[in-house]
Amino acid sequence: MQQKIRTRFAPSPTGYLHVGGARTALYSWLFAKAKGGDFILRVEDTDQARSTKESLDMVLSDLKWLGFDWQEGPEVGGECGPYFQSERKEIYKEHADRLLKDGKAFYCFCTDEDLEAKKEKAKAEGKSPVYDGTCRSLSLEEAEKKLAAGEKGAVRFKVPQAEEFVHHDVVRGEVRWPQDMVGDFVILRSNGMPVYNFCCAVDDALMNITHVFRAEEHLNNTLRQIMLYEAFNYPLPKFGHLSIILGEDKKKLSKRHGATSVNEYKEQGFTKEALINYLLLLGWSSPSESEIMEMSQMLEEFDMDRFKSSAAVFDEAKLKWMNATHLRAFSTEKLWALVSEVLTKNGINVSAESTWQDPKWQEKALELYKVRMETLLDAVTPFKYLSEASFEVAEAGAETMTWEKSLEVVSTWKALVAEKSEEFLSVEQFEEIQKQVQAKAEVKGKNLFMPIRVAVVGVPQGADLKDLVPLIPRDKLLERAEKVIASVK
RNA sequence: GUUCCCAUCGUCUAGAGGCCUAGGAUGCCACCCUUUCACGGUGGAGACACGGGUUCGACUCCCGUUGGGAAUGCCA
Repeated sequence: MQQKIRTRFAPSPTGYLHVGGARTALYSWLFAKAKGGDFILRVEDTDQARSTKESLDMVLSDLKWLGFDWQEGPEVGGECGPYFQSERKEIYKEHADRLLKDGKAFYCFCTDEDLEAKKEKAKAEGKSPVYDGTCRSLSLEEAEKKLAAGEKGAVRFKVPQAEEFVHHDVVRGEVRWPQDMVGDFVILRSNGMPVYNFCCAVDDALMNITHVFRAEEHLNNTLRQIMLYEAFNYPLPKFGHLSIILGEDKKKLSKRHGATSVNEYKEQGFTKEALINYLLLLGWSSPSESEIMEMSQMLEEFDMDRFKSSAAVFDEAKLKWMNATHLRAFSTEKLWALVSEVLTKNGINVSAESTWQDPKWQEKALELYKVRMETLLDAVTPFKYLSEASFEVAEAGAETMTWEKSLEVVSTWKALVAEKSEEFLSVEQFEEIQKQVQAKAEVKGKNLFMPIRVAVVGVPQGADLKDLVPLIPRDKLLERAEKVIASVK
């Protein structure tokens, strides 16, 4: 009987969930789901200064939006709780005491200044700047005496002697470290708070995690954590260290690269299907070389092999393409749900008596979303691209068109619209007007079409004008045309 | 400084010694389609970082160089 697979994602609630974290969560969640295991969520909030409730809520809601449900963790509980590290202090204390008692850890009373000076010296001599073992031989009794006298001491782990440490990584294969790479490291701060490496190892062991997927920057930490597992005699999980995600400039993705959080992409109208699909393939490849993948296929194909060990650049252009491709494959119901959400968020009423609730308009909205979501909003929200618009009129027919001619088209269009009396133009009326403009101004094709388009939507892109014009009140059309004329002058 | 990780088109990647004149996708360019497109079609430019080995044969294995990244915290 094979052991049940348990993976985890352990965010620290110090900000939004960024795409790198989302990818780690995706791999962990997907692996558990694909293998019939459990996905556990643990909150690493030992840094009280930086952890906030707001951040936690953001991270949780992003995870939910992506569809990564956890079987144990915040909100759902579980047998291995608590799932907040801030609530597990007793457990860490008890573990530290055990090491202390077994002589596998010791109290250290060195000051920051001493440590700093020694580090500088070692660096200057070209040695690895590791802890030199000053307090290593201090007995537990002596240490306790100092403590009783009011001295503050941190607890350090006594790094065992070995020639070298070997680790088999799921992503990287065999990794070897020389034994002097790490010195006796702190597991409990002098204020009693445990540090990351200690909590992480203890928690993963106690929560029976079988597979740990995390970012590459933790690779060196793994050595420390493995030593802790061995000191406690806990079975070792498999570790997989995922490559870093980089920005366009090949530097680690950060805020200065623009959008990096899941929430920002969500707000911009990206679907979770596209985001997941894109992230999946940023560091992992499908055995069938598939590109656009549905969740069912991901579940079927995902495994621990096929991870890419080199860093990957996050390419928004490809994400956009994926988004468009997924959108086109959406069912009508799914698209409408998406559109109503966007409309509601932009203050447009989608209640029962609303125009948009009319099946006919629903259909229109879907078409429009398919084409370009921004334009859908343009049709009902303030006209925003005006200054650029006048520029585009000239650009549209740059080679054969003059400003004057474009202006003539718009003026003619406006005059003809003004002749109508209905509140909204019909598709037929629109087509008739268009023909008349063509005849009067003696232009056709793009030279005819672009100026009218700009007069209607303000930008040279968007949904079919036949769909848009009937949505816009006639006086609004006149007003817009007038604005374009004014801006060109 | 020291240690570790990484290296195929601009980008994401396929590639487990001969299947490679290196495949796909995206992006870019051209033409076609279309009275706009985050639509469709056809075609094009575009990569094994460098130098040594090993081998009959290397994108694939080994070593080195260069370049990038990470760690070296009483941050996570």
